[in-house]
Amino acid sequence: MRITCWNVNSLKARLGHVLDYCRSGQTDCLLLQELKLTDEAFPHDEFSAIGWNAAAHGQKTYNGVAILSRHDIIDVAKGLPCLTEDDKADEQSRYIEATVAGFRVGSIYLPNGNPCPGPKFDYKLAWMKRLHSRAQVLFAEEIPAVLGGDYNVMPQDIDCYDPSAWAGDALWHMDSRAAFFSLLNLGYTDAIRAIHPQGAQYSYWDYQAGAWQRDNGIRIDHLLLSPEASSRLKNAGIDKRPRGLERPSDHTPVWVEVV
DNA sequence: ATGCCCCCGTCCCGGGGA
Repeated sequence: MRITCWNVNSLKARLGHVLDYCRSGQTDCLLLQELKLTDEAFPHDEFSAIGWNAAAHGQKTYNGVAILSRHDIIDVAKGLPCLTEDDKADEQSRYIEATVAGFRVGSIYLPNGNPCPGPKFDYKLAWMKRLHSRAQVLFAEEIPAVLGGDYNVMPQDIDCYDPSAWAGDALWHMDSRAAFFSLLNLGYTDAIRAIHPQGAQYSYWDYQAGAWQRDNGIRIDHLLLSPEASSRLKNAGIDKRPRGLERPSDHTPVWVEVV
């Protein structure tokens, strides 16, 4: 069973690429981010026409996450637990979770957090606490969980072509990285790091300044596996091919193979 | 240097992304 996460930077703009990816047989489950469309506008018909199921948590213009699969998608839950009064007013669609082929999968679009410091950075760190809370429950219940998506965090210097270019950025800030490592310290496995410890496994290249052509990439899209899932981890990788297509997303798919 | 590029909206600029 392959589970893949992909920030598509608008599902409308990337529908052809996503349908091609589903049809290619490269994955059994897709965790999408940055749909940038409402649930009413979600292209359910196009996916059902190729035999795929979908559960979406969208909003107008910004954010939006979805779970797609050839398998049934059951027990869908949207949003993270609220830890404060402010959390209850959060209307950003950044988390959806469901059960697919016995795995509990979460599609994550973690806030960018720039500029930092500032309210957007505070929101990022608060959101990471809420994710930690949910990850802790899945861990405690010994559920095989795969939490994948755009974490907007570069965990280590090997996850960036040039860390000095990102000094002071929310994606490289020590507080963001510490919050990411607190997820790992719960007992989760960063699948790409586990399979490719040597680094240089990028998932995002900026549209600007020829970043793709120069391979000025960063690794910010991650698949975190609970112990019950990581014990079944067989392989993981990053599929760079879609980043080289016409009108690509600036992110490319990241996948795990679990048995 | 916060621009280079890309997407969205009721739209030819500005907000947001990373």
